[in-house]
Amino acid sequence: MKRALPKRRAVKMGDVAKVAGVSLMTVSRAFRQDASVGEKTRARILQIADELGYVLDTTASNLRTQRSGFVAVIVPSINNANFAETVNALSTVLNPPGLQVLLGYDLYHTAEEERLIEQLLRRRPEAVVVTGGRHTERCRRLLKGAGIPVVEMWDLPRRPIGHVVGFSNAACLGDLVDHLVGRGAQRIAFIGGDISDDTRGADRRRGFQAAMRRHGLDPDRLVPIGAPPATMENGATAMARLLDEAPDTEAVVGVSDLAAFGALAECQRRGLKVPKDIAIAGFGAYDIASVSVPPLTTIDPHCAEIGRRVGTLIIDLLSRTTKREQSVRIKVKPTLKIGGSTD
Amino acid sequence: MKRALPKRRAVKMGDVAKVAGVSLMTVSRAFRQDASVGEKTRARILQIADELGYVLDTTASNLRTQRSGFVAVIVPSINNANFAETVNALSTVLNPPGLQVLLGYDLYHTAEEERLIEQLLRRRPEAVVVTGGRHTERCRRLLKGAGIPVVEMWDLPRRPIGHVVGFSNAACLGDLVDHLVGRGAQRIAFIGGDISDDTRGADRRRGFQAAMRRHGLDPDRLVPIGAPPATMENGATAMARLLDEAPDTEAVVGVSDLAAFGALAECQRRGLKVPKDIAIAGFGAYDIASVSVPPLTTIDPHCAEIGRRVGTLIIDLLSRTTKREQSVRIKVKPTLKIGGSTD
DNA sequence: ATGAAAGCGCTAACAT
DNA sequence: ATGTTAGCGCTTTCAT
Repeated sequence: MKRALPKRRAVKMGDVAKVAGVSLMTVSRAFRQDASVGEKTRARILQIADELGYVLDTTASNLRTQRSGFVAVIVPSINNANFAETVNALSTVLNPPGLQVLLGYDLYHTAEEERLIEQLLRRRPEAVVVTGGRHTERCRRLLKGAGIPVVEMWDLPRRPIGHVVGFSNAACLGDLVDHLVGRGAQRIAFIGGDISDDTRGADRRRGFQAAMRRHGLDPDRLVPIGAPPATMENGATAMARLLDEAPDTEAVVGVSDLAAFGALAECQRRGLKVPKDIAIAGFGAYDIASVSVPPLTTIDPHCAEIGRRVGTLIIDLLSRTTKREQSVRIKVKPTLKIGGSTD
Repeated sequence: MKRALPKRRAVKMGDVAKVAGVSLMTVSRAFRQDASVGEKTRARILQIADELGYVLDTTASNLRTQRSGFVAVIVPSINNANFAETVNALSTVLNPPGLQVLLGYDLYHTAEEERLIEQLLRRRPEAVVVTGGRHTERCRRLLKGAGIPVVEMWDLPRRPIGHVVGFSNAACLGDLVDHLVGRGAQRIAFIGGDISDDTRGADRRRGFQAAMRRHGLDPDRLVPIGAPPATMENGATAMARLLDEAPDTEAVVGVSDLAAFGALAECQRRGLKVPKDIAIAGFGAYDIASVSVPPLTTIDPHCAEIGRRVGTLIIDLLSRTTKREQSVRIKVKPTLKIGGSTD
């Protein structure tokens, strides 16, 4: 887009200096809480700056100091309570030391992620956080070449780019299946995770199948729902199909609590009792899981803890003078939360 | 935080130029699709840049051109499907012309909003979008003095700072009350909106009371839930109290669908039939409203449309060479969506 | 179609 | 405690 040059902001640091009767450097120091400026001088300078409507221009200081104050964070979707919680916790850790999250979302497409990464790297973030372990080759190259800390979260990639804070999505499904089988279920279906671009969803489905095989049960009761994100509506539609086509199903696992709740709603609509007629479990410990009637059995991935761990890791990495030799790999342990929907 | 200077990124524009055997300016032009660079030269330059791992440094070009490419957007919470949808639509409009959303959230606190605004203005955004019409005086001053377009959305402030894209939260509640009264309800309660920092929630509550008075009904069946955001759990707790203390209640309106769904869940838990025993309505047209059993009557504020309107407005404002004289005030019309929960 | 020089608004480094 | 000088990596302007 062609855009007209904005009317130049009148006030800059030199103007404040002139009015305050000091040099530009003193103003600069006053703004950065530099100890070498007297308390009274600083107060007067900041006062004058405020009156003049001066706002520090970090676009210039970023260039000079070679520090943007940004941490680029890419999540699959901005409209997902799990990732929102992680990003929120991450911000909470990064903000006090002066780092700001620059958020991007790729709608579950690795090609879009690559585009986004390149765009964000142009802003010279001091670290990059990506969700998941699947990326285009060019994306990997860009990240490796950026010379800044890279953290992959919400997964445990086999071939990590840099650091990792995550858990095994597949293993969590094992816990769910074990729980359901322990409760006596045998004919268990899985809703979602059929699109390969949804790495975590596909991993969960794989984990489901592996666990079913381990128990000697049919691993192929799979109900596809198409492109991510898995919605409540997807879950309801899938459940309707499942009940029509495989009415002998004893338990259902949703790729997320949203799909699971949709399934629960469909059961209600048909007058089926959960868990008496059919048990339902989900993933993510979304609010809906604890409020629904009955509450949903789910896996709590500890979204906030992931965010906090990523944050402290980044702060640690950035405060070192010497680069760490080895990549950090932090495993976060998700928890099985048993609700009335399977009990 | 003290941070070590990052190892300077080796490759810069001059390096690419040297390898390509052209001047730095030619490289600069190649990256900006300047017509004066030959197609073959450009391709070769970009190829070399990619091989060298060069990524354009917009931190420098932003300073030189006095354009950041940022639009600062402040929402109350990052973990809210309504605002997420608005921001998503906004990004979709802003990205193609080369603008990037720089997102901040203030957790429903005007003091935090002020802090955030100042921080974001230091990055020299080309426009600012804030949610709601209530701000600290200093915040108003900062925004007015920034010399860039300011848009307040999701509300119709009486004393707007600049441009507005929104609707009357109070009026929407009137529509809901009219609907419930038309259906025969008289003893209607409102859940939430008791904290003044939650402007929109408080507006909705006010709108509820005004409508009840208009119908000659008791406007004071109000159930507080405390600090925003209103959650499903809040709604369930409030409903429990309401059913204990005012069992003659015929209908309930939640400050949002989340609270309304919590209320619905509490009814289910107690074996009450909705809407036979009690009718329930919400606000926001969240996914849960259409998937729950029964579906919730709600107000659809058209989140995506708000985002799109804000986006096109900003693009229009930024592409003008002469500043608009008058502020724009766009009203978006929310829609009543009638679901089984009141029918 | 390409290049040389100047400078965007700050801050690091080195004075005093 | 404060000031002076140089320069961060680009793009604008002007020249060829």
